[in-house]
Amino acid sequence: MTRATTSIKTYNQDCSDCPIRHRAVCARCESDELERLEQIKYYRSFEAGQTVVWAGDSMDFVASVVTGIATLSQTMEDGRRQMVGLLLPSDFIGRPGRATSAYDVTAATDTVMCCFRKKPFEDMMLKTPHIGQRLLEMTLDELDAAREWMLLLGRKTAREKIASLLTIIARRDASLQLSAADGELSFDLPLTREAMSEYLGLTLETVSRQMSTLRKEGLIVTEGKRHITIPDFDRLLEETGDDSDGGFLV
Amino acid sequence: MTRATTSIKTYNQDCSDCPIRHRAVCARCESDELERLEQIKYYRSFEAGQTVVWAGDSMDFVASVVTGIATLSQTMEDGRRQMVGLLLPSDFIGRPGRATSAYDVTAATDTVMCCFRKKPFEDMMLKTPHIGQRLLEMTLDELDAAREWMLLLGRKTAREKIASLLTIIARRDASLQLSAADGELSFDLPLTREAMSEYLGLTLETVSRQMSTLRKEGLIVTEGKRHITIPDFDRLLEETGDDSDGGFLV
DNA sequence: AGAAATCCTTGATGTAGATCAATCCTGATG
DNA sequence: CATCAGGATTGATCTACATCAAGGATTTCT
Repeated sequence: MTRATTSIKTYNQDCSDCPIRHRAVCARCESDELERLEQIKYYRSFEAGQTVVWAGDSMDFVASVVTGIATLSQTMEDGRRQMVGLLLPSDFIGRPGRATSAYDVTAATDTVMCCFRKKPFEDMMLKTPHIGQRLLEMTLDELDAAREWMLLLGRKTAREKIASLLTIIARRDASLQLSAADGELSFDLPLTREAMSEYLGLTLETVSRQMSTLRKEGLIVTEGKRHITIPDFDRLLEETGDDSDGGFLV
Repeated sequence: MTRATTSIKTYNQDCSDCPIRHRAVCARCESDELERLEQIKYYRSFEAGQTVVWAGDSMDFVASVVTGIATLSQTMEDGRRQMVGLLLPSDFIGRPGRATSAYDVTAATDTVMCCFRKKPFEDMMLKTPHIGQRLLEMTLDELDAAREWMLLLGRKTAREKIASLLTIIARRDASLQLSAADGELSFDLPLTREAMSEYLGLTLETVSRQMSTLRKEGLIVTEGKRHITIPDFDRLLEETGDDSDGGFLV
């Protein structure tokens, strides 16, 4: 399938000499509208676990993640929670034209965001079609990711869910650091067991048990609670239930 | 929450004197680029159950549903299927800039689509920012819907899932026909039990059983297998697990 | 009208994952 | 160094939903 490949290309893109330093808003790193953007941006930092906005709260900015990881979640009245977005560096937050947040936004790790006040940002969008196009592209990517996620939530077993999540994180992480593969892959899990369970629609106990099983079977190796190495990525991929072609770093 | 309201506004919009006859592409029904669109469009019809494209097949057009209902689904190698999109009249199909379909597209009922060959359509998009903006708006709506759907798949019980699906269809249907409420609501279910199960991440047996339970409890009334009336919409809403405010037809 | 598809319902039984409940790390704090 | 707190693990048990299996109701074809 092409989707896996797509998300990799997306995160691979290096934007280091763009003044905003990430591709969320600037598609090509060349136009000089960027300077105008530069003028209306500001940074905010959040600690791991901190809430950025609650669902329903007013939100007068849009933002993009610079470093760290943020999540979007929905909560039911009785407290059941489902994560609906996992935002990595360069991902975009907020919907132009909407005044309040539809989701709880939480910093999963220490996080820095690059914010733009909504009004000036929307003005810019009108003037520079570039940005709207970029946003459309990113939104379509997110929609594809959401649909893959729906398959996971609706049809995969607990084991497949865990394997899928690990490969998703490993892939994104690998492409960010460009520290790709020689079969083996290693990274820090940015999510607690609880956050994983909210991503996967499971309980944290089930997550823990399945992680243990994968460890016992040698599909993953753990150092401490958070550092994971995947000795054989393809073998783990087989456990995800996804089409095998997958195309890692193609 | 605002989302429910959003989707209603979306489907309420009457576009009857627009040459394309639906809001998927024309935002305002006023510009004369519409005439150009008019020139590159063509219609296709599908019978209930017919497949429009398979995942992975090349797809040289984008389209929008004129009448009927289409679905997007993903299939795993072993045959497990999850619906990931439910397309009603005026909804858009296909991703500009992608040559193949990422999903199985199926006609759930007899369906007519208004198609545009991809290349000319993309050319038009470049020339008329209008269309890109409209598409961004629609994609953001779809993303919100997908996220609501993720909550359903990940955290709701079978009963809540069924109640949610019924209210979703009732709402969209009501807003299309503008045949709103006096407490009671009535419509034809456009989905088989199997399609419902694919939407909800359940088996068709569980869907059937839960429908029976809701019927016995008087929350729904059925005539034949497909026609449903909801005597008290608010009472059904309470079974969805969603926030109660909801705002039906606000 | 009879046969044959479809689609739907209902029952009996099995099981993956939830729930309830201890216990264990590991790094922080006084 | 002892204590403590926030994760994480592991066990015992329960249950919602899946699975397997057998009819029933409608529509379509011959």
